[in-house]
Amino acid sequence: MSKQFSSVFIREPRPAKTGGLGRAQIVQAAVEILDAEGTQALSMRKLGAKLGAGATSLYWYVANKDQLHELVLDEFWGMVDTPEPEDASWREVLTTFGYNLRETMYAHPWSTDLIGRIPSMGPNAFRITDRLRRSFVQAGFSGIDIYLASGTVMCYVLGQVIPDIAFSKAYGADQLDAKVGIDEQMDQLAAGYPEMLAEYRDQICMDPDVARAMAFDFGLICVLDGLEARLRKARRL
Amino acid sequence: MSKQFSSVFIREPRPAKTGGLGRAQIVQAAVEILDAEGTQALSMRKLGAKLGAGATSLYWYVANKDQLHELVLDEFWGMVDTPEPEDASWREVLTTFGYNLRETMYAHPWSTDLIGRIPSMGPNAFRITDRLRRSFVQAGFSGIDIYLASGTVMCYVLGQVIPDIAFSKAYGADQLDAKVGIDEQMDQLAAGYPEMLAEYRDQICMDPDVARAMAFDFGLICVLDGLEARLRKARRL
DNA sequence: ACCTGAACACCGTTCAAGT
DNA sequence: ACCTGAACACCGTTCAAGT
Repeated sequence: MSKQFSSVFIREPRPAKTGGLGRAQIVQAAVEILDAEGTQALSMRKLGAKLGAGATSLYWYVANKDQLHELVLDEFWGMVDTPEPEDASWREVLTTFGYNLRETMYAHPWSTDLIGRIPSMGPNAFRITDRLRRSFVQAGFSGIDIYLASGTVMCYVLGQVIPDIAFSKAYGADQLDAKVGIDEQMDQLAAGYPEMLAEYRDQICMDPDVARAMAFDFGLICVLDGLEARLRKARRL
Repeated sequence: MSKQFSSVFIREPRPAKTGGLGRAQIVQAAVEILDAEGTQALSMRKLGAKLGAGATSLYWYVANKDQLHELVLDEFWGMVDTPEPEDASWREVLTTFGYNLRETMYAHPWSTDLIGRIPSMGPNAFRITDRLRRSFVQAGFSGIDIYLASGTVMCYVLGQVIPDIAFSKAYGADQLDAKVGIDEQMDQLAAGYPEMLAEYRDQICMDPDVARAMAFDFGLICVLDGLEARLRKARRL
């Protein structure tokens, strides 16, 4: 808000010549903490300690915590396997990308917090953007539509997964007690919406993972169908 | 992560008989702080001070900060104007809803932080869910598809706006200096992706608000077209 | 060039105590 | 029933100082 934001990626990283810390190790340690304990567990102090360094040593490599987050977020984008456009049809590329992004987000739930707060402007994010772009060029999109189509698929996946992970974080998949509790809570909360409640009950019979996958698939197909419709319309002109 | 989550909405709020605080005033004050200073400025201490009360008085009305966030988030959903399904076609209802949700999010950028961390299970959220549901029933969707279609539109909007607001927060729309800085940074960051950079430059000529609106519109139409295709397919059976 | 420690100005939450 | 103050265990960040 107040301070001028400056991307970590804008200046050369401080080199890690000697046996010093270096960005690579810092990011790796940060990801380990995030994977093990979640977003709020990552503090500069804890990260420093994990690296066997003073808490404030990190400020040599990074201007502030936001920049650390930028590095970690790009590390996340690096984990998302994105097929080369030349190897498959655009629908296949986008479907695979969508599923991979979704999977990587579930595997690293802290990603949602960062995506919602930190711009994705690192090299790994750009690499993905460019692959999607090439895929849409191949499909026949042109001009600004390339960028728009790419954004649409991306947005759909993020919008699907972000709130779902928020929900999972609240009602942790850990305890069985919780699951019992949810149903009771839902009954109480959704009173007054009998149809909604009925649908919720229908869903509950299913494996929740299956239900989520079904919802994701439904929407992804919608988005791709919509893109294909636009492609046909453009070809007809 | 560690603690069992329990929704604020599960138990009756403590009544505000006398001239005490009461949830309504607490939420209102919290929204004022969020609107004025952003997510990270909202602390229990500051909120208490604003209400002329001790910092810890709030814990009488709310178990913890997450529950305060739950209340505030539902207040946000209450701000999203959702048309009654009876008044228009399903495409109109969904388009209007999409645009209104988007607008409300931009007007209250803190919403993205909460949507990414707090489940939306308050009465206002449910009211919206039910209206969308009825709209899709009217459109001709049935069974689980009602829920899936609704989720698809919702997800698209969230996915579009959340990362965009993250970007805006970083490069605050405040200073002119920043805008100059962005271009230079982009040149440096996107080196190696000449086509991407060219597209970025094309976009820069436009008013950024117009560009954003265009991207949003493009995707929303895709999603609705995809839903309509599915509707036609279902009717044919 | 790289790291440290102390210090500053904050946090959320608990809990005994007040009225 | 409602609110308080002190206290606990934390934060991110700055900065002079060390090697």
